[in-house]
Amino acid sequence: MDTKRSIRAKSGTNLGGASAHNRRIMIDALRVNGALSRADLARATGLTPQAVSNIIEELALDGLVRSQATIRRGRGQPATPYQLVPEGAFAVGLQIDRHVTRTVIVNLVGEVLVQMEAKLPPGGPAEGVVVVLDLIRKARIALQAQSPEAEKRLVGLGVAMPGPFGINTLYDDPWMMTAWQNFPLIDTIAQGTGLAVALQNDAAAAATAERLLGAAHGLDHAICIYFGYGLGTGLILNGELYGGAHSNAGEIGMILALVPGDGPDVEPLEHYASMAALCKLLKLDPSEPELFAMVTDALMRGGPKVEQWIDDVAQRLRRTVQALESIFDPQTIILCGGAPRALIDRLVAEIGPLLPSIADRASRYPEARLQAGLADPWSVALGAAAEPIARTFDPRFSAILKTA
Amino acid sequence: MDTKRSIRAKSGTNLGGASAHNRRIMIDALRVNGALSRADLARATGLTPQAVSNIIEELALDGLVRSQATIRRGRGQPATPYQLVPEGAFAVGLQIDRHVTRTVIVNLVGEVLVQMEAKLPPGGPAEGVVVVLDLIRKARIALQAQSPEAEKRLVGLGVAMPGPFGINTLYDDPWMMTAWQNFPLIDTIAQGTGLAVALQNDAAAAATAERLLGAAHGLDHAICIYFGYGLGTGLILNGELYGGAHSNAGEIGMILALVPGDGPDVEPLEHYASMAALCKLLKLDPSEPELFAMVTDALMRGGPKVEQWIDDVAQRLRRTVQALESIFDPQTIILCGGAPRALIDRLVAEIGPLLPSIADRASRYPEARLQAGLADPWSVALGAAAEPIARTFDPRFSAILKTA
DNA sequence: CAAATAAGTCAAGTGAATTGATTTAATAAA
DNA sequence: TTTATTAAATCAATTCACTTGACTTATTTG
Repeated sequence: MDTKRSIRAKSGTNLGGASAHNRRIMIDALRVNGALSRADLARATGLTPQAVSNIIEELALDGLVRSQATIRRGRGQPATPYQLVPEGAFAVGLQIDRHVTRTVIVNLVGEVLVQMEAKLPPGGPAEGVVVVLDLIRKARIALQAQSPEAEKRLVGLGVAMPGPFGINTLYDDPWMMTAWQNFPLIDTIAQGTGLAVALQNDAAAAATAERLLGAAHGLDHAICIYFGYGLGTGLILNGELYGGAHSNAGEIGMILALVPGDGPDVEPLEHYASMAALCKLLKLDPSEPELFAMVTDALMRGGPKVEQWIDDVAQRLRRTVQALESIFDPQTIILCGGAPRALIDRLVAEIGPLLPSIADRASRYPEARLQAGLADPWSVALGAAAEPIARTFDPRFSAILKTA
Repeated sequence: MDTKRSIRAKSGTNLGGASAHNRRIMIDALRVNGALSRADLARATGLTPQAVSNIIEELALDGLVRSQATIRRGRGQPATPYQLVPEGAFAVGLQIDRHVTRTVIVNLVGEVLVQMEAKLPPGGPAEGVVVVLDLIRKARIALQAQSPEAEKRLVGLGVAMPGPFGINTLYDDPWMMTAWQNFPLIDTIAQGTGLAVALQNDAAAAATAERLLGAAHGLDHAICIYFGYGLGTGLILNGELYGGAHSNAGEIGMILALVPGDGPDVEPLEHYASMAALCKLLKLDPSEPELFAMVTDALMRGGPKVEQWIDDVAQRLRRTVQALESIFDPQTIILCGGAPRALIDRLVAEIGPLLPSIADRASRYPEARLQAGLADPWSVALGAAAEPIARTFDPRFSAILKTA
């Protein structure tokens, strides 16, 4: 018997936990399948029709689902489909990038209602957080104008910024996000906004966006490679975002992945495969507002320098994809990012044909082994906004348990 | 509304699911912490003392826990600690290896009660399964002799064999386990033994063993690198073994991981780092009964050929460890295997000093970044036996849900 | 010896799912 | 046109495991 009271145990659960889970799976089922009748939901979830009826009635009272016109489907009483109410919930997303901050407000189904950005002052977080809070305030006013009831239905605020967190920088980071990482950002924003705040890294946010309304929608095992200023992955395992022991899982940008010809002085993968690397190559300022257009333009023009870079990156990512497939055995891998659509699509094309791996099975799903996902400067902010929605409404093991 | 009835939804739950979960976390807490009083359990799990009392009473009736002598711990009524009853449950493990099959019977706390092996005939599974069933039968008789009541308390049979499953061989496998993989092994053994049977690959089984009674005991995020005839990993994520979309996750042996100097014709990692590779180098027959002793002997003698191999493998695994840390952000990485203790320990020593990674944090746990785990020809069979115990008694998300 | 503290139990209460019968509304068959 | 069949959905009673709040027991402290 442990007399020091340092007992390691998992949390118990009770009726309330079961009920909360069942509400979440209803919302999840409606999100993934579109409108469903209560009978459909009962069959799909294994609950009794009566239980489903009660839960749906409650969700309707809460303004989260609503009925549609009945549908005749052969014999028997016509079914009444239920759908999610887009205005049932809203969430704020905030991206802290190296030189800019972006905010997005989405509704329950992931539609973007507000998006705003502001330049971050060079003075670091002490000055920057004022800009950030002001931006959030403006975004909420804009939301209020569109939907007066929305403010009451804000379920939280998600923050995304470059990781990893809690680590002393391993190699030089020209933008030194360290100051932001050490600043008590979450508490400051929580106090300044009165909302529940959570933090993710860029790649996790991008994966959250892919799951809510992108290529990973409804998938339980997907790896999202985030190609932005840095390189990382968001890991969707068993239908949940996996964070590891310290929420830093997925940092593939730090892997020392060699390709034939590399010497012992090989640098981390993201020094080759990232927007940062491309900007360096093209001598572009990453803080340039027209960066995406300029990169797209450079891709169109081509030229040996760009083509060689694409070749090199494609070769490195081809091996990375094979490694990720071998490690995770996922349903699909999604290349997404804070990068121009043209670049993501080009890379997906150049990475193929893929190397042999365990994903190379005779009976593949509809999903391709590798596909392009969201590619937009706003995708991280969007993912940040998707996080509170997911946290509040998605089925998760931890949501059943008594302790947070 | 989906008229084709192909609705994707997660399973619901009810009181029974909650109850099952609570029983599991009690057993888990006792396994991880040793004996605990009901008050301890209530505090640790978040359940009320009354709920814990009821659950413990029921577990005691089922013969899974028993009380110890009361302990005075300062003021207040003395506590009655409860412990797991080793004879509360038993499970059979079966390893199908290339040239041999091993069976192990363990009890609830992972103690090995029976272990037996037999040579597999060269005729493949059709002949082999007869040997296998006979071996299991003999093991059960031996168990009966030790513990007459045990037979009634067998909770299942775990099978472990080399993966990956459901894939056409990607490169030549000299032992052609394909025949075994295509044979309806699970059904045949289930029918032949009357037990619930499940299948894992070697590495997953080794990780299951590490979790029940090895270095991963009580950890929620650990990566077990299995160094045996092949090379793979067992992924313990969120306290559960992760299998991926098709139970083939962790196959790092198939990664084309380069080290400086490698050319474009690099082979999969396990062609360098595995017992198979070492046997080839030393011109040893892998089916040699005294293989472990011979390998240990070769290590002791040293010599340039062996030293160079160790250097090369250590270099490759050093990079693999850094990659796995970057990808999973685990609490620890465990090198274990179907390999001699001397080899595993030597490799752990040679792999250090580790490369910088996100695991290289100032405030590290008690756990080292890399440590040696079980190294024994029996560890896979042991893990196979641990699987039914884990499946029956460990807390898992899926154990709460209504559908299997 | 009384007060404080902690473990544990008793008995009633609670809430969400289940059970089984019933209602409603459509199509298919007679 | 009528009747049977099928399916959706509801009603009312039941069940079950956890919770609540009061209480008992056993030990240490002052």
